[in-house]
Amino acid sequence: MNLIEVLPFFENAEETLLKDFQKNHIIRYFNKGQFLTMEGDSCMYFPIVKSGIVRVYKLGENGQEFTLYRINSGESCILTISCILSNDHFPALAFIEEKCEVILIPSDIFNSWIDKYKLWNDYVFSYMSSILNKVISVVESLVFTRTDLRIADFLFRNSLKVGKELNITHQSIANELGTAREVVSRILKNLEKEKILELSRGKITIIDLAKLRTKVKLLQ
Amino acid sequence: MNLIEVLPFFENAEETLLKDFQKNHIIRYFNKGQFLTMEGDSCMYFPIVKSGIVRVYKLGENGQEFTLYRINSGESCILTISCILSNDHFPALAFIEEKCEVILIPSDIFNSWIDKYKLWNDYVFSYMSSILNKVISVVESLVFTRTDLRIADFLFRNSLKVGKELNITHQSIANELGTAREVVSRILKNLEKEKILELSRGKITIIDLAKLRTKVKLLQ
DNA sequence: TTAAATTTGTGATAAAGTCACATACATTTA
DNA sequence: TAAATGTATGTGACTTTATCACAAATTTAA
Repeated sequence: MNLIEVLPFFENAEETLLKDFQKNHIIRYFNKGQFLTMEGDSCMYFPIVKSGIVRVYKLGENGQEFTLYRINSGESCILTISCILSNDHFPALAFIEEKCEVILIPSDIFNSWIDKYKLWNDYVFSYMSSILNKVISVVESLVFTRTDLRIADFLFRNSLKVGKELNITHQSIANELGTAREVVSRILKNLEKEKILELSRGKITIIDLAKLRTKVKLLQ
Repeated sequence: MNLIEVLPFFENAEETLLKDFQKNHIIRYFNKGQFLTMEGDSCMYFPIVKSGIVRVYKLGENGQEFTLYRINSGESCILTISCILSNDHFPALAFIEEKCEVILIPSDIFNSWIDKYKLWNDYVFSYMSSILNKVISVVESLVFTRTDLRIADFLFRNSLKVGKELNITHQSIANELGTAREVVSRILKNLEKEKILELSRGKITIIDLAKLRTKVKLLQ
């Protein structure tokens, strides 16, 4: 397996780390709809996503959700680290959004590498701080930004990734942003009246990206 | 200075770390109202609060605030670490709430200790993950919990610390929780009508702690 | 081709946020 | 001591967001 493609920092890895890695990792496959980790799990393995996408989110009592962050290929689940280090339980849900190939490293091995390999230590630290920053910016947007602008921002970002046709339901946008489906529906209807979008079942088509961007601009 | 009192983990520190520490740290004093770090600062020093309290918060465009976490004695500022490691700017404000004695360690020295001393590495990791958990629970409460219950929870926690008389303004509660002063004023008025509190200028007196607790219980 | 499930629409109402002032209290200044 | 200033709180009016209840539309499965 081409490790360096997935984890570029391994390029500079010393021989012993590479050998250690080859000896100790396991590969597991997960299908869309499965959970990598459930709330309350104790973390036996440290996961690195080789391919696919995992969504890490919180679930409220009444079924509301919101996304903390996503794990893309080459990235790992920082909450798992925090679990392993503090011997605590996983405080969220890690849901497979696109089928994944996941590298698993037993938590005691993971721990020993932190001590043994500077490169590994750096990798873990840098992910940890980048996730902390992501979560802080999630809070920021929650507190300071009106929902219609957050939705505009969400649509804009997604259109950069997948184009002007977004196959997504109102409910999943609500789950993403930690709001209610009805709120999303109403705001989208307004954007449709403004001729920025067209709505159909399970699909949002952006017809005036420039106008959408002006709303997003308000955020920066 | 009695290091171990402030930083208990230093008890098991090897001699070289202790010497390194004695040689490289600086002590600075800050008065209430000063800022330890401002948004956008680059972090030249890693701070450990020896005494006093620092509030780390985000400031929105229209002057709204909310608290990310506090640094108490023996604790350090995790966002600074994330700054140092990623060579980035500080993404919040660190405000001295109670006059502080702060241990400062130059960021390059801090970095070298992470490599050299396992104990130091562990300390930094464990704080980092505990702050991540705190911030996540802040988000959780923001998204899932009604404001009146969050205020009840805030009052209850504070009464455990300082007793039934809280010397605090409505504005500072709003800043704490990321809401508006008027909202806090109205909710407090309701709690007063329910005979849970008595309000006066700059002071909230809790007169029915049991009843307050029943509101808080709804959170757990 | 019904039946069932999913997705969206919408009115009513409650909670929270925003704006604009009024009022109350405390501290400083004349 | 009285007036002026600054800080803290109260409140109405209005907007935005959240919640509840249910209808309608569309897709999938039986």
